[in-house]
Amino acid sequence: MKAPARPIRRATLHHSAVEELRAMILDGELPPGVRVPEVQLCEQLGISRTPLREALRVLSSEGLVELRPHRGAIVAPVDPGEIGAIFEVMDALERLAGTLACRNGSDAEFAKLDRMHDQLVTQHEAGERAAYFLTNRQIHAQIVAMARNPALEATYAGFAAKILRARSLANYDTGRWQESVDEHEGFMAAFRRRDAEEAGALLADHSRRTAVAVIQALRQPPVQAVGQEGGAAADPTPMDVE
Amino acid sequence: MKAPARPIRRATLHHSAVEELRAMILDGELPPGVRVPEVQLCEQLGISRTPLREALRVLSSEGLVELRPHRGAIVAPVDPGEIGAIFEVMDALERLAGTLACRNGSDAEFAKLDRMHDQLVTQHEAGERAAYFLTNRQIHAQIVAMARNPALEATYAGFAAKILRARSLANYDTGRWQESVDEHEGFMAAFRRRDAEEAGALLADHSRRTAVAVIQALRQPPVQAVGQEGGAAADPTPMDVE
DNA sequence: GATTGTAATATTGTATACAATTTGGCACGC
DNA sequence: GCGTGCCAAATTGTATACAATATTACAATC
Repeated sequence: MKAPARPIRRATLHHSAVEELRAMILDGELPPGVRVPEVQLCEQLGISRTPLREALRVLSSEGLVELRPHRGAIVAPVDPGEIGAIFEVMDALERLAGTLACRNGSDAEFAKLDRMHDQLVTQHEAGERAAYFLTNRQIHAQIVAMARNPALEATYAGFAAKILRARSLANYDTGRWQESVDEHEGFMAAFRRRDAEEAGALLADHSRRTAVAVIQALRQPPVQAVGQEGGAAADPTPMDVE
Repeated sequence: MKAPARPIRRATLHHSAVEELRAMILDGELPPGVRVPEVQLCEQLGISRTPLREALRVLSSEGLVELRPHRGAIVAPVDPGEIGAIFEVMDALERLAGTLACRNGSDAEFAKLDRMHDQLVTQHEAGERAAYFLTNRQIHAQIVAMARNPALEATYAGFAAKILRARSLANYDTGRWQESVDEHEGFMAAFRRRDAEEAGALLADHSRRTAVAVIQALRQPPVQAVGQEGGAAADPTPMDVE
C-alpha cells in the first residue's frame, strides 16, 4: 500500500508565503536589490514574522533573495555574468530535455506539442507578443515534462525562474523574434522525426542564442522609466521573446 | 566602491543548523525515512525550535527532508527511480563541467588535476578504498571548479550530495573499481589534450556507468547490519567507488 | 571643516508561549 | 467480533516577547 501521490496538503502559511513572495519577485513587483523589511511584509501578507522568515530562508536557498546577517534580506540582484553562467547550464538542461522527451514522450504529448507550436506561430504572425511569450514558456515546460525526469523538471524550473527575472529587466531586441521562431521550427522538425540527438542539439543551440540576446540586452540597461519620458516607447512592458 | 566579496559573515544559528543537519543526513547518521522530532533535535543541537525549523525548511527545498504538514518532518527516502533521474541530469552536468574545464582551466589547475589523478591511481593500487573515494570526489570537484561557473557548481553540489547519500546505502560492486580507474585514465588523457568535447563525453559516460552500478547496488538492499553479525565484513563501511 | 567616537534607534536573531491539527486509544453500538 | 465515533495526548504551526547587532545621527576633538 503506497502512500497516495497527492496527500491533500492543506497549505501552511510559510508555504503560501514562499509562493506569494516568489511570484512577487518574478513579476518584478519586488525588483532586485530592494530591501525586504520583515515587519512591512508581514502586515502586507497578513502573517506573522515566523512563517515569513521561514519563507525567506527557502527563497534564499533558491537564490532569489540574499540574507545578510543582521542587515536584512534583499531581493537577489541580477548579475549579467551570473546570467551567462546560468545559461551555460540551461543549454545543457535543454539538450537533455529534448533528448529525453524524444525517448519518453507519448504520441499524444507530441501531438499536443504540435498544436502548441501552431499556436505559437499564429501568435507570432499576429504580433501578439505577450501571448507568444506565454505559449513559448508552456512549450518548453511541456518538453521538460515529456522528459519524465522530476529532478530535471525541478532544476529546470529554478533556472527558468532566474532567467525570466533577468529578461524582465532587459530591453529585449525584438529583431530576434523571427529568428527565434525559426529555431522553434527547427527543433519541432526534429521532434516530429523523433530525432533525439538533433532535437537536443537544436534546443541547446536555441538556448545559447537566447542567452546571447538576453545578455546583450542586459548590457544596455533598460530605459529608466522614471525621470525621462522622452521616447514614448511603443510597448510599455519590456518584452522579450525566445 | 563595490562591496567586499566576503563580508565577514558571522554564522547565525539557523545557518549552522543547516550545515550540521545536512552533514548528519549525508553521513547517514540520520537515515532516510526516520522522523525528525523537532524538540529532540533542539536539545541535541542546543538551539531553540525557531532556527531549527528554518533549517528544516531549507533542507526541504534542497530535497533532503520531507515536510508533512502537522505530521512532522522525515529524512527524504532514497527512491531508486529518482536516483536514476538524478544521474541523468548528473551526466549532463559532468559533460558540461568537462567541456568548460578544458576551456577555462588554468595550466596550474590542470597540473594539480594530474597530481590528484596520480594519487588516485596510487591509492587504487594500494587498495585504500576510503582514501581513493575521497580523492575521487576531490577530483570531480576540481573539474567543476575549473569550469568557472558558480551556477554549475551549486547545482552539481546538490546532485552530488543526493548521489552520495544513495551510495552510502548500497553495497557497491567492487568489481567496478578497476573499470572506474580506467575511465578516469580516459578522461584524463582527453584533459591533457585539452579536448573539450571528448573530455565532456567521457565524463558523462563515466557518470552514466557509475549510475548503472549504483542503481544495481540499490536493488540489492544492503545487509541489515543490525541483528546479524555473521560475516565480520572486511570493511565496516559500505564502500563505493566511481 | 573634517573625522572619529559614542549613543540612540531600528531591525534582525532567538526563545518561549499559545493555537491548531493529527494520531492513537478506548468505549460504545452494530 | 468488528467497525465507528469520540476523546486525549502529543506534535507541529503560529504569534509574540526578548536579546543582540548594525546603522544612523550627533557631538566632541583635531
